[in-house]
Amino acid sequence: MDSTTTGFIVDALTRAIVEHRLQPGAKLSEQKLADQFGVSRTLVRQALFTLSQNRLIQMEPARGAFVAAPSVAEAQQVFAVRRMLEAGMTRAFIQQATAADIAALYEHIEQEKVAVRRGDIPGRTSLLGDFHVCMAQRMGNQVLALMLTDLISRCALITLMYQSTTSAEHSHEEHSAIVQALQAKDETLALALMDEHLRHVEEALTFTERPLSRA
Amino acid sequence: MDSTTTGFIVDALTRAIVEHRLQPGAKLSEQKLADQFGVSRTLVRQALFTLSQNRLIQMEPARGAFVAAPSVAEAQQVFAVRRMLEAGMTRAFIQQATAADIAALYEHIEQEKVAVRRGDIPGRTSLLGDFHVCMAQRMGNQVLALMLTDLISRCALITLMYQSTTSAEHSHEEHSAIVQALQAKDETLALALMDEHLRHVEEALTFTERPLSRA
DNA sequence: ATTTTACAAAGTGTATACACTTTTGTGGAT
DNA sequence: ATCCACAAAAGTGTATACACTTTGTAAAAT
Repeated sequence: MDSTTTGFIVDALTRAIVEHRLQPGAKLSEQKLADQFGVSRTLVRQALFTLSQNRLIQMEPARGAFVAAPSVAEAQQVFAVRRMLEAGMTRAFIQQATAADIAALYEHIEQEKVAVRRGDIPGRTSLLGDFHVCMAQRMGNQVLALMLTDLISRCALITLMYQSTTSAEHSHEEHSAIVQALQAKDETLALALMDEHLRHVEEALTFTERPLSRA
Repeated sequence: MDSTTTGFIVDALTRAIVEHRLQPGAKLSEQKLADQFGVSRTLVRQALFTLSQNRLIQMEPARGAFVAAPSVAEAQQVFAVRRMLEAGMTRAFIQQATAADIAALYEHIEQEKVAVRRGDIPGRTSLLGDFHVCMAQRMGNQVLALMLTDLISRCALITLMYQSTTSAEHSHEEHSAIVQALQAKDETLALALMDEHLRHVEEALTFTERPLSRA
């Protein structure tokens, strides 16, 4: 499976969803996608199935696939899980991280800064999320990195759905502060900053449960 | 999708893998499974695809699906993630749990005791894992519960692969101690017990990387 | 005018067919 | 006896066909 063809479709649709080119609730017709990608419904279905497992779309029996519209409750649960995971990750990082790991984070932050300055919206969104994945990968924990990747995709969907007011500069600055605490090996501070950072992102959402046209 | 037919096959195969009726590395032929379940390859492929996303099987292009044989490194990463998640979950539990939640855990532990006494191997294995999922569900965090369910399935596979020597009684007693700490709202103790519990399960594994006949 | 029913269109669910890759087994050469 | 070449068999990858469900529409009945 996943002979790169399916994977390509998954990636394309993931980007389309995360970059808001497909609205939550929008219907994804199998045949249309098949024509669009120039493949059969078989491959499209596999891709849709993958996305449904990633919770980026929801499949209703005999009705089709729709871009996921996470509820407020689900959004809060996702953030809660992120806080749990990333708190643990932060602790592990301080214990295990080498100078090279710290340097890698600094480099990442530099990329963030460039994207933010250039006003590169998709680029900075992606980079701001990747910061967290980068930490996981630097720990050498692939399992954690994959889980975080999924969670962050869901967060991107949530963020655009509930019209986040978080400024990219703000997140970037918080990342910077976190790395400094990591470098200083100040566990208490790093944990507090990471938790605060995630809560800021969550609190910036306007959690008004709205029906959101379902077609 | 997942019109219960695929889900049924997924569940059946998951049980077969977790209960050791399918050895790690064993090949899963699509046509054989299709005949066995009385469906077409289409549904079997969907089920296999799901299992591959759950990391219970591994699909190699043009070669087929094999029961996953997690490496030592992957096993340790899975346990590391569990410790992170469950530490956070324990904290949240102490903060939010009601008397009814505590009671539910006590009831669960009672079921564990029964299964352990009766020597009901599959039952007790399942229950010992469900203890952790039960905590997540009691917190009302479905996202967390689903992630833990997946992780625990993987742990079951890991455990049987590396011939765990953990006694079921031991795990059961540790669960009991954890619940008591939760009831006393002793966060420090509960966290220590939970972490220790997960480390015990992990340390009971004989982490000798073995090739394991791949056919 | 509103509701109901029948029918047509569209779309999903599953099975099957075919192309292509990998594997296996056989025969001959070294 | 071992090794290589090649052909047959098995199995996966993708496309398509068909059945069935849902949905939308329009006519008929209330």
